Amino acid sequence: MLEISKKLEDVLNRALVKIFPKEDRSNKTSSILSGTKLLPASKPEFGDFQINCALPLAKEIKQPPRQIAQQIANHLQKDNDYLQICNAPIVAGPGFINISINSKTLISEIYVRLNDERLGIPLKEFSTVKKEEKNNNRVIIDFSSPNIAKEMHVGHLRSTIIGDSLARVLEFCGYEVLRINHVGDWGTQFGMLITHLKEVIPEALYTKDVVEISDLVNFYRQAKKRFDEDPVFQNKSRSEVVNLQTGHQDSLIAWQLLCNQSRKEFQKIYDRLDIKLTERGESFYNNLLVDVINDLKNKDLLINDQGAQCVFLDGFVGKDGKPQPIIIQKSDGGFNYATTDLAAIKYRLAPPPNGDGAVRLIYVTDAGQASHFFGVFQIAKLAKWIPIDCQVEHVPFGLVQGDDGKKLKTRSGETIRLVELLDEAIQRAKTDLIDRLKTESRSENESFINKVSTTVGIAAIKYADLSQNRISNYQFSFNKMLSLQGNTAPYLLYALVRIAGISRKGGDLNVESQNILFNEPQEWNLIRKLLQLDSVIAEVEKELLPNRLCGYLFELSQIFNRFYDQIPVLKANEPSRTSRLALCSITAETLKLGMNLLGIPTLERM
RNA sequence: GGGGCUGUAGCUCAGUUGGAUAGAGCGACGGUUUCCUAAACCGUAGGUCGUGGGUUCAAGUCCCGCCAGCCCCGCCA
Repeated sequence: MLEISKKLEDVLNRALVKIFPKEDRSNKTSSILSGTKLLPASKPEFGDFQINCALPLAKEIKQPPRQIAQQIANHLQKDNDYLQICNAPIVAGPGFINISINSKTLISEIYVRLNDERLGIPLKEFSTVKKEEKNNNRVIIDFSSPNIAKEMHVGHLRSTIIGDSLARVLEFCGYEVLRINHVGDWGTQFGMLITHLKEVIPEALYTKDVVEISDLVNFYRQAKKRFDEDPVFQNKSRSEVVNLQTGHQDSLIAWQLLCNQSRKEFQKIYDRLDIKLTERGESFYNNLLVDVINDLKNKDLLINDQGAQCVFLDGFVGKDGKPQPIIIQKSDGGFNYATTDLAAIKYRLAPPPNGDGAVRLIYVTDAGQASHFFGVFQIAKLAKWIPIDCQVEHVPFGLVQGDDGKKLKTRSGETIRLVELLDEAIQRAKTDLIDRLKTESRSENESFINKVSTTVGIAAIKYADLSQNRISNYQFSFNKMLSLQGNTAPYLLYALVRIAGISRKGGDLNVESQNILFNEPQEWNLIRKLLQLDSVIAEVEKELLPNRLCGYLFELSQIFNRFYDQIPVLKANEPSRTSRLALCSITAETLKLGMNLLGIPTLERM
């Protein structure tokens, strides 16, 4: 309904100019009127849109608000564009104007969506002014980012799922999205890993693919244990770090081996989750770090503090009340994560071929890193690496908590592996399904059961995460996410299954009739909800909050279920039968598109 | 000490630039099936929006104070 609301806004502005000529407006009046917009109705019974400006105007121009509202309403009614789209405006309450779209317009909107893959949602338009020098629709989303030689755990869950969904939404809108996996593939921990590898599996360095480090986590633990306990090992590890950084052949081979092994493990998870990422780890920025230091130095931003190269920012104060530095280069000459992040910002925004030339950078990491990113963004701004028309934003999310409200851990207090989480969700979905088949005396083959439980399990995990406002902490519960009632993946999937059922029983969802007609309130409710899709997607694109899309899909499913329950489709007479099939068809397409944007697969039967 | 996030029904959470009687779901209680998958639908009960001020015609929403919980704060990422 974005198009319609745009048209109506023009109509509204024309009316306001006529009633309140610009030259007669006081400052306050003009500020009220310039902020005046057509708002979506706060409740369905108020229609589709509302206009509220009569209330703030009342005091300023000393007229009763209802009188002002009536005046605006009268002007709207005289406007031909308005009359084509809407029913007569209604002045309500203390001075609200309620507007509802007429059925002719609603039906023509339904026709538009019937045979449109994008369901009437236009691609975003990008200015092409500087096309040669910049990819002005290129966005980088930095998400997932596990560490090499460690296993993915719950901590990576939210970043991965939320980042993927945001990427899908922006891609659908027309952005060119670079999905960057900023893996931890560099740094001091590789010293001990390489040293350990050389000692335990030395042949790995000289023969290709001879070794599978099947349990990297254990391998990491062993290395860490030796590092903590054995001073000789410690020294070897430290010099190994230097070897690696100076590019010694066998150190690099060992490093590659570890990275490849990890990559394989990560990929298994990404495949199961159907998530695509381009790996570009910390090591990528290694040879750009010196430039970061030099550039900051040239811009007089660096201060030597106790041997470390630091940037001091306003508002950063330490425990003792003294200004607190952000360390860019350690006193031993080494770099840290602020340095890498700065190099990444610089590279991602710089024009090709020496950069990505992106216009929007999005970092999907936990909220704990908020102040780190705030500081790093500040520095990048001071260094003038962020062009005016570019946006750099941190998209934070809260902790994953268990039922007890504490950070999610296993019973023995260990971090939960992501694989186990997925397996358990699928297993539970399977148990539920088998129980259900029994009570319904249905029989299904093994492959059906596996497919459904896998889809439902993964969908449940993703949806549970996405459906919550990402900023607050999120309470993880298998029971809730797999529940067949409420705002859950299974509930949404079921709505789609019902539509597929109608199709199987002879309902042709490929509606081409030009004779569509609606009479029932349940039909109109469904239509109105269907037409909100475009504004919901626009909102997610702007606010980067996938839970808004989830909320919408849930409401749509509820309204559809009500419709399904109360309004016969297949048994209805024409033209109602075809008209209702059209609604089923668009509902199905809307749910599929929405779920797809969340990264969740759907089912025909379950 | 400084900074950030959170606080809404018994529980888990929505709540879009400030708008009409604060919304869902779960749980509780009651009802609906010769009919497209009842994994659904309908109804009832349930609230001092942490707290105290302020701004406004209008505050869950904006501003200030306070309380509680979680997180971050020099050479880890």
